[in-house]
Amino acid sequence: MRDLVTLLWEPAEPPRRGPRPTLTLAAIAGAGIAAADADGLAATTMQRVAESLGVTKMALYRYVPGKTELVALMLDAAVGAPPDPVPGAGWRETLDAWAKALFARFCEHPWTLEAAVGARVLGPCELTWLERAVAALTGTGLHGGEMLDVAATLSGHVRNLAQQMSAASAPDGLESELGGPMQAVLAGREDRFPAVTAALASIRTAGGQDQALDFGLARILDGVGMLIDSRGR
Amino acid sequence: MRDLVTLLWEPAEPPRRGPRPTLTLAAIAGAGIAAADADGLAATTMQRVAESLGVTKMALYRYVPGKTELVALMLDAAVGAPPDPVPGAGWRETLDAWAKALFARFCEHPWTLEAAVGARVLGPCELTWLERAVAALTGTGLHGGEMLDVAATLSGHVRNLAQQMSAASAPDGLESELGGPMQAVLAGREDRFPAVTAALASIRTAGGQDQALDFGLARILDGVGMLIDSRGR
DNA sequence: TCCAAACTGTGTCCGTCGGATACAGAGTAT
DNA sequence: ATACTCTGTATCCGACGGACACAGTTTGGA
Repeated sequence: MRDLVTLLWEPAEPPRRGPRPTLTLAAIAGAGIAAADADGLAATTMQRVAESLGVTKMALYRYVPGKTELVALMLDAAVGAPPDPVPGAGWRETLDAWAKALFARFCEHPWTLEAAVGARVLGPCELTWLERAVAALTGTGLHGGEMLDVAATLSGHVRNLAQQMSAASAPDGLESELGGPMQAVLAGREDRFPAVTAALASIRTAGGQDQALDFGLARILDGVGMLIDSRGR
Repeated sequence: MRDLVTLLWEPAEPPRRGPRPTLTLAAIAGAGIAAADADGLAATTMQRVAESLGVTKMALYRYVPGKTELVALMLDAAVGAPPDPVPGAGWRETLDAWAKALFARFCEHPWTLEAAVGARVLGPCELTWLERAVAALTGTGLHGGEMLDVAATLSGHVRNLAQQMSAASAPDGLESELGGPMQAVLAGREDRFPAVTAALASIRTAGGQDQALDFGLARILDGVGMLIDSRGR
């Protein structure tokens, strides 16, 4: 059976003998993505993906070694290629748009947040996203490790915000996470958590949709800008 | 069966009649934590937790409605209470120490990174961590939503870094994530990913242990400092 | 032209996990 | 003493991931 890195990076060549394969890796990944978009990653079983393709469950194992590899394929196909960067833009606008586009991708496929955890083999699409971020920082005076760290910090922030937003029943921002059952918990315990209580009380006025995304993004990019300025001087 | 919020927040009162319970919520959570620390969250099954307590699997369901609630209890017990803040420290040192302490907790129990995803009911310990962060920012001129956003950004950064570090086989930093199989992938594809290739090439010189944590932390706190300064003026 | 090799899809089986349900024993209030 | 309540247990079930052997299909070589 082909390895995961081979599955992700080497195009499948048709077999020289035997019957024509009725499926494609792209078709299988697409069916999995459809199932995960509809009912989440937990409901995306081999059985269900196979059924949606009109095939038995075990037929999938001719193409994919196991479920983890299938999810990896789904992940890279779901994130897709990053949008083309605006040619004349500076590093800050480019990274800002990059982060917001990544956020949009995660919101389109919320299950990718469960799948893209830990150190994994990056697929072509994921690596292209990373390439774009590093390319945006090339020439700013940062060295290699710092550029990769900036990209990791940004993508981490985007992922965390998308996670909080997708899991929230009401599509509010961060504040809704603390709403609902948290209100009942906090009631009567204001003395133990005075700062949180005060922060929540002062939030009632204006609730932002994905305000937390822009906020953290602005802070991180401000900090990166400070570092770049200090290097330039 | 008691609700999750009740399990987390209301102390269990002994039953008025019937035999003495042989187990405790704390003992069950501790057994689960031990199992998860040893072999990960996937290997932490009801059967195994029950066996380590000398009890049948179904006995656990007298204390916990299901596995998700058990994991929630384990999570809050594993993160534990935050360390006491240094009294005279400013907001920046306090948040820096807060983030590093949180990082250490996550590294002690790597499975918490899998468990603490999405909008969930915060337990007493988790809420105390949030309280400390918001308290550190009280009086800086930021309003409630901004303080919560800063805490979310910081905890998200810490979590992402801990995730990358715990999943890496070699305990290197970010660079090791792109090492190993990524090197083989990048070989021969330098034209498609020139920026990443260049960044990786310039990283060979000095590899930092958890350099990425400090780097992102410094950027975020720099950005927060800029905002606070602009409010002060 | 024929046959063996290679490859695909299928049916069947297994171990494990989370969980429901019914039941027997233990301890207390009346 | 008795009825009630609560605990731990035994048994069962459905779903899931995956192993394995088998039948059918296509092609390369003799």
